[in-house]
Amino acid sequence: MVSVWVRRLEQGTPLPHDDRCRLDELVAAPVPFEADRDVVVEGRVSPDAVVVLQGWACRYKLLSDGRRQITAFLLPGDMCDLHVFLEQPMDHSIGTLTPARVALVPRDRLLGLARERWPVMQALWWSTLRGEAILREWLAVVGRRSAAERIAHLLYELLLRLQAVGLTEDHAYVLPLTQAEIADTLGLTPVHVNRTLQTLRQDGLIELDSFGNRRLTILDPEGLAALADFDARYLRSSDRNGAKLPDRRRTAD
Amino acid sequence: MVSVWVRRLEQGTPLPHDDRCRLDELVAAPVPFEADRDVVVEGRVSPDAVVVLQGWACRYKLLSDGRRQITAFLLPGDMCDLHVFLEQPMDHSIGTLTPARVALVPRDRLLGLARERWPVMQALWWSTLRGEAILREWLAVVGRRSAAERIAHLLYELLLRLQAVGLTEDHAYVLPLTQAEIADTLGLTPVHVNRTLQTLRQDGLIELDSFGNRRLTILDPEGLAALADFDARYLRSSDRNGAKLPDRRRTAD
DNA sequence: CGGATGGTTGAAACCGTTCAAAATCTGTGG
DNA sequence: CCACAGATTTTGAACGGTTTCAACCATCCG
Repeated sequence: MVSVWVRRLEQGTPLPHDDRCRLDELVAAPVPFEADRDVVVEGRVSPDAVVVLQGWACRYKLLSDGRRQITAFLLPGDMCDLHVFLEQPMDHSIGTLTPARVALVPRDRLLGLARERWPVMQALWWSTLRGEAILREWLAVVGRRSAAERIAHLLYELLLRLQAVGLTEDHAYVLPLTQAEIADTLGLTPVHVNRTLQTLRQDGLIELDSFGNRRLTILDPEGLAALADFDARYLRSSDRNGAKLPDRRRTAD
Repeated sequence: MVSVWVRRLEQGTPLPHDDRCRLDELVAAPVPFEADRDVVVEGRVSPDAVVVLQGWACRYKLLSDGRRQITAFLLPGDMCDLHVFLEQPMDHSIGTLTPARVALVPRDRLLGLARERWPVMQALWWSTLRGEAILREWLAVVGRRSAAERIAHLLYELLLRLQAVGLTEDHAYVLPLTQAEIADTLGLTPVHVNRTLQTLRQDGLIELDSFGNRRLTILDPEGLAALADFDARYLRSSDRNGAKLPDRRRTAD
């Protein structure tokens, strides 16, 4: 019984059986959170690393006047960056977006294991650097793309990332975000997100019932990726299948 | 004679004398680059970690239609993220902005040292996580701030970072960036950067001769930081001297 | 000089915002 | 089963920050 977390870590480097087990122990007792709760708050020194096992969470920053920027989504299997290593006040908060199960791994245990076991250390580097690559891509998304391109890019990235943890069916997945949250992710207003989603629908790229089951279906993956100018390189999900682009279907693990 | 790089690394954790020396050896033979040259190109697997010892460099990403986003400035003492650990194609390029002296540290030597010497590993984590914090802040800058706020934020961040490596005089420093480069950093157009810089000048916040010596003087640091809604926490330059800032929101350390 | 690069200026167009209100769904309790 | 509160989505119209396009200026340098 290997946790999503370990499975995700292994997309970087395969881990010895032994290390897998030890990592699994660290997340054996996840804590349930309701939706819209803070897991870690900006300005505090967090004693634990955060691993999301179920549900969605995010990192976000607030400006003093209330404007908000979401800087990352934490999907099942994702961990907060190893920020805890620093024992310094967090520069951002982490909060749930849906009900979630979250493991809080004490810094010392994680650090100790990493220090002792090189493959674990490698896995943590992989995870961190991958997170950084996503951040860079988001910066290029927000800084240099139009509203439609931004949304297309986000939806496509989420498709690939959710595929990697088995949370998609074909080209459909559950998108629990509100339009306001999408806006805070992409540097737009909720109103404009709404209008832009409508044009994506009209253009036959996606299907999305906002109310109800919140199911998003990507009708035209190539079209969406093209609109987004999507280059999957930054997600580098794995060494093995050397993922390049719209690699539908072919997620052999 | 300790290199800027090591001095920068020690802003996170102090290093044993021995490790300092070994790190210094790694950057003993920097390579000179002209301005506007690529050091590492997107898509390639880089065999070396990049350390900038003199001059400015940046990381940037290109969209297929030529739009560009600069995702980081590499100032003297800064190193490229440990991206090289992955032995995967780079998701971005690194290029010089000015003539520069750059050390290329073979992956294996850096990795080996880090693996052997825990303080070195800690320093690399610190460096990487700090880079990530800056990236998050930039995302919040580009995603949620107006043009004037963005520019103010950038200029103030550069002030603090250059201060940390002794490249300022009072509140003045040399800003070698063109307005087009600032635009590519902040998700704006060169034209608008120009107009916005003018209002900052008119408002008595800065002094900047664009032609000539390229010297930027920040006339009203508090005003500039306030406009930018600047919170220096993310730079966490050091444990020791703690945040030195017009720290409006006084946080208990 | 003359050409190149980068900075400045102006006018028009546009994308995205703002403000405000209505519509749609969810959940709760009577 | 209906009523009602609350949250989210949708719609409309006016506004404005930023872009676009185009020209012109300033400085550097061979």
